[in-house]
Amino acid sequence: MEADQIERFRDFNRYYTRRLDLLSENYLGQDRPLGQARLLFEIGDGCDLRELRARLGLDSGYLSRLLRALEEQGLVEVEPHPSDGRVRVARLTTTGRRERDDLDDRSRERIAGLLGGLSDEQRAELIAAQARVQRLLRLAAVRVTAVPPATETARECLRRYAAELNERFPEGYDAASLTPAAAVTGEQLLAGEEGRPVGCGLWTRLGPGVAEIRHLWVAPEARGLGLGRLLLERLEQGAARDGAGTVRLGTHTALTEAIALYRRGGYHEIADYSDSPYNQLAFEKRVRPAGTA
Amino acid sequence: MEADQIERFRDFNRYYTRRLDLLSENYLGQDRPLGQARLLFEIGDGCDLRELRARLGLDSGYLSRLLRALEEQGLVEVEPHPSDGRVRVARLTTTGRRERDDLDDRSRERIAGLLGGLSDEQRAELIAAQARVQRLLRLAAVRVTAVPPATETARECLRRYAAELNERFPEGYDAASLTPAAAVTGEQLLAGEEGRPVGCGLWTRLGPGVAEIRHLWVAPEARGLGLGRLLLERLEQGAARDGAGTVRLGTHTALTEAIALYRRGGYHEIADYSDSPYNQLAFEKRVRPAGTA
DNA sequence: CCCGTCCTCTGACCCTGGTCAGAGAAATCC
DNA sequence: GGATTTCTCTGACCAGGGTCAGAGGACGGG
Repeated sequence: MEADQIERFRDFNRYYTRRLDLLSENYLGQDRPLGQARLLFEIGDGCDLRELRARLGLDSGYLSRLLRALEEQGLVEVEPHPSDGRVRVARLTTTGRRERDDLDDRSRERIAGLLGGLSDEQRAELIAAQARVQRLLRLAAVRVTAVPPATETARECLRRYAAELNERFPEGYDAASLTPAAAVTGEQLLAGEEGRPVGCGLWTRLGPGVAEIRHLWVAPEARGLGLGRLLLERLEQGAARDGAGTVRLGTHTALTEAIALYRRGGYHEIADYSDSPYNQLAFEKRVRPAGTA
Repeated sequence: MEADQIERFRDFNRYYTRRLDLLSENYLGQDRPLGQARLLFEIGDGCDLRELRARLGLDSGYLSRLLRALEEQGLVEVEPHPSDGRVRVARLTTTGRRERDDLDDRSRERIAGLLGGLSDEQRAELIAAQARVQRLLRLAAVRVTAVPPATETARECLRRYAAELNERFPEGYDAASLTPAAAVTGEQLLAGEEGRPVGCGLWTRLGPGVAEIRHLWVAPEARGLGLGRLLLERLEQGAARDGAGTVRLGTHTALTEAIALYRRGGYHEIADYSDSPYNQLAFEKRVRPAGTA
């Protein structure tokens, strides 16, 4: 990586945080400490403390004190949970809701003021550029790891994958068609973003020098990041390291984005090679043998 | 402005600050409090306290205590100013410099790790998108205001403008050719970014229904933001409000970016209309009369 | 030379964010 | 029914960031 890129990245961070500081100081710090304000937003329409603690990463003692402060201001009520008396539930009062909406409005106004000097065109350009930054940073945060095929999170990804296919295929999808963990003779990859699983894929040996990629899936919340391409490349590399010179895969005509991904990735259509009823299309790609740069 | 844009802007801010928090916690908070670390960076190669205070926006008592803490750790030395005994100067010791460089390296490494998952291409795309965001935000932060032509900052901009022309014109530029404050029969605009002047421009009445734009200048540190276009538009609007249907301007062949700006802005070349020796090219544009949307 | 100003330092405070240990109520396990 | 676990609350603490008022040395103008 070029040192210049790192420097420019830091420069952007410095500038951006400085500008945002000005923003948040003024909209949140108006009168209320930051912790209380965050809590006000996070409570929403009632939420048990357990969950609040987890979402905001707060110590139980600290949360308790924050809540009491908000209670004294008449913004929040804390009641016992209807079915579990240990748990307590925080709920905004009417004034609490108004206060939160006020904060919200002020924040919006600040931003409108900030972007007000730009033309519509420039604003759209700004938002688009931010989206690109965010997408790339999210992609950079994704960790792709090989896991034992029986791993629970891996199986869960496959279940979500099967459920989605079942919705998208006119004929439905039978989860029994999923490759059983024991049948994965190659590698199962799992993609995680900040600890949450957001995609998977696997390859198995199909014959001498030939591997098959199956069950390539990206969670809806992680689409558009380029994760499909990343997983596909990693799978190909894994198969090639294992000695495969050719990678095959089958797919369904309903999966248009997947088909586009394969074509972009250098796959070409071949005659059907499998007996899966869901493989309406088959693709193949030559991958460079292991050891070649 | 669309509410959707504001929401997306906020969403980006939330995501970005969350990611950066993780970054800075780990690279600065390793052992040293944030205030000390910032100070370590800001001192650089010696700096009087007055300036440090101004740059970091610190209370004098607070700064003093931070410095003492760094002194106790052997990272900083504070000496009286050679020529003014009231002022004191902070300077990093050898270990202080090493410490700062260490922090710096760790920060770089963190970023390299963060961006390591991306391809060269993607990294370049990220940096480019960040640059676009930064440019647009800087542009949004610029305030263009009409000022009395004799305003000191306005005259200073013109002096910098003249100095630059003097460098760029093969024949030099005589600052006496600047339009005197008294001769500005129209409006003088000043562009400021976070309080610092970064550009200027003015228009005067040239005849019935005709105005002339002069001395359009953008400071080097603010180029590439689109500020030239912004100033030009504001000047045209001002002239149009005053009743001008035609705007003229003259320029020098050495000012290639300016010429490109004029052409993009809808100006077309006309025969020379002025007797300024520096106006080697003349342009004209019809502007919509005042009151028309 | 004196007085007001500039600059720094010190001590006294304050609040926010955050941690820790233990008490006590409710639920669950055995 | 008793022991254990789960969850919340309370009190005691702590550090960092930040403000304020005043002391005192150094300068500069008259």
